[in-house]
Amino acid sequence: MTKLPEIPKISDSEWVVMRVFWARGEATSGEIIAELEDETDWKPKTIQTLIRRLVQKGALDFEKQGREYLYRPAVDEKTCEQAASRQFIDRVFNGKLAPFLANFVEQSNYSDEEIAHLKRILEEGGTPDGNAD
Amino acid sequence: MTKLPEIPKISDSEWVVMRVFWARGEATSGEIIAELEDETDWKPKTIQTLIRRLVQKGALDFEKQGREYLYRPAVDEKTCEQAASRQFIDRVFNGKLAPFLANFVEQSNYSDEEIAHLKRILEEGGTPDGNAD
DNA sequence: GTTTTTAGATTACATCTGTAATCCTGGCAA
DNA sequence: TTGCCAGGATTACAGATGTAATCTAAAAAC
Repeated sequence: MTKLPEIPKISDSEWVVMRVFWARGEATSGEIIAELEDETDWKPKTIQTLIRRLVQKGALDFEKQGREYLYRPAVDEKTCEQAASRQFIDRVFNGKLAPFLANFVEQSNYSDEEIAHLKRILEEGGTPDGNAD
Repeated sequence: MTKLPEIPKISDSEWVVMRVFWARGEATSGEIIAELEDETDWKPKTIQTLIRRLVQKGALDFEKQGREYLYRPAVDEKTCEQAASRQFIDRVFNGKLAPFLANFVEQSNYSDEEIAHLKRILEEGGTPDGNAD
């Protein structure tokens, strides 16, 4: 396969930014700033720095739109999530999902319905369907 | 509650070290070095630095044993794992376990038996029992 | 047109991380 | 007893990260 788009290492703060881009598909920095000033207490310049770094590391792409840029994700969301998940489970749980899951549900207090949904996910091997937490 | 042992933020490399300490209960730096030189390609001095940093951030404790120290975890393993898990799921999956799980099993190719084990974990709300991956 | 905004580029700056090497000192080997 | 070795302390040093401020040029507002 001719496919090595290189999954960039996205930092904590950068994840917050990327999730907005993935949700929107594309956006100007102004739009991202508007959205993130609600959910975070970052200054606009901080958000612009994060965007610029994401461009540098190849996670975002952009195209000139007049005097500003229209940015869009340059890497696939699911691919990044899977890479991050794998790394996390490796790091903290020695690669094993079971201890993670036991730990997490123990601290989470899910309803029967949510548990049922999670079980369905396991049965279906990852096919998304209903929604629960 | 009079309980704020402060969960220290443990870095990637430091997790590797902490897992050895948690598995052993206590150890000298020499023992840790011996064990980690097998699994990693870190130099002894690197491992000592990681141990020292873990002491500084309150993740390890120590007691003089003659001319060297006997170190032991100062924070609870499960507590750290849960904190790290929560932070990870928040960061990457917006706090939702379901998408993480769907994603992870999709990329993992578990056997029916392993899936059954994971389902049992969900049913039992996190009680550990058999072993699978 | 001139001024004001503001997006992007450049610069800042402390802390954390990864990855050690060097220095110092007390035991242990000879 | 004396040199050597190994733990711990100190120092190193570049790159990543969090969190911005300043500079510059062009567009928007008047």
